[in-house]
Amino acid sequence: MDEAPQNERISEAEQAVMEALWTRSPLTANEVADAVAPARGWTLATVKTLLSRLVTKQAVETAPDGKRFLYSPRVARVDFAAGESKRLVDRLFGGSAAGLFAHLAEAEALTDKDLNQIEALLKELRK
Amino acid sequence: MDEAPQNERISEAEQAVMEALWTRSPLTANEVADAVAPARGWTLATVKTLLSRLVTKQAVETAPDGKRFLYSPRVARVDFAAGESKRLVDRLFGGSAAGLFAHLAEAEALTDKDLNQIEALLKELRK
DNA sequence: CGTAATCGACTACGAATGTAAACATGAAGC
DNA sequence: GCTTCATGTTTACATTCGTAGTCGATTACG
Repeated sequence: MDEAPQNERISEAEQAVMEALWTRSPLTANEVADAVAPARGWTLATVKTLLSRLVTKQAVETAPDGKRFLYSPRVARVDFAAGESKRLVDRLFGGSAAGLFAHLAEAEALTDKDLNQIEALLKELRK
Repeated sequence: MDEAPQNERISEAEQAVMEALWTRSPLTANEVADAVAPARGWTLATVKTLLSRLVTKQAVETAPDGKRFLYSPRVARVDFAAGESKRLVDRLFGGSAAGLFAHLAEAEALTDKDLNQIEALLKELRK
């Protein structure tokens, strides 16, 4: 099999495009632009460039639809998030998720709401 | 006051240099190179470049020591980690740390050890 | 049919990054 | 004192990223 998973990094600008496709897909280039260009102050040209780079990186796939293309994500958002999270945990906390958590706690980056949710999740996991 | 905190991003290669300085400082350029160059396959020249970029970015400061410089970090590792973590949480989980935690849980990226430590931390925080 | 609108492909270009060599200058040894 | 070594500064160059314009083909409208 040649299920080439995306080795290529997705940049920040590219992620904005992915978000649009993760929200709804397939989309035409124009629809993607409508979704992301205003917020970022991009022109259609910029979105088109990002889309082709994502296709090259195999993060997005295209399906011909008459004259144009329909774009869909090839990598799931969850997988992307997993990769980025792992990357951070490895890079900063020696691979220990608890290290990250401890850090967030110490930096008081955790709201009460966060704590409650985490507590609930923990209980859930312990079942 | 003009405690210019580093606005500039620290790149991945640069972080390797920072790690050396966070471990021990001040260090000479050579000592930094001894600490990081072998693992990354870098030459002394590369380390020197990274050091000066870090000085420009105000992430590292120098103190003259005779003919040469002694380098020390200007940003604490904790602050760097905080920035990067927040960045990730914002970018991927809409600013919710619990979202990150839930994600790690779901991806089974949490070991039992992680869970125990987190539980202990939670208890601590709840005191 | 011919002209205009559309759309992907190609090209552009400056800033940041990774990696490093060349250079200048001062110190240290012979 | 002159040569050599050490060390910071300057310059270099390929790649990626952010941002966008232009071109060529195809479709749609009049």
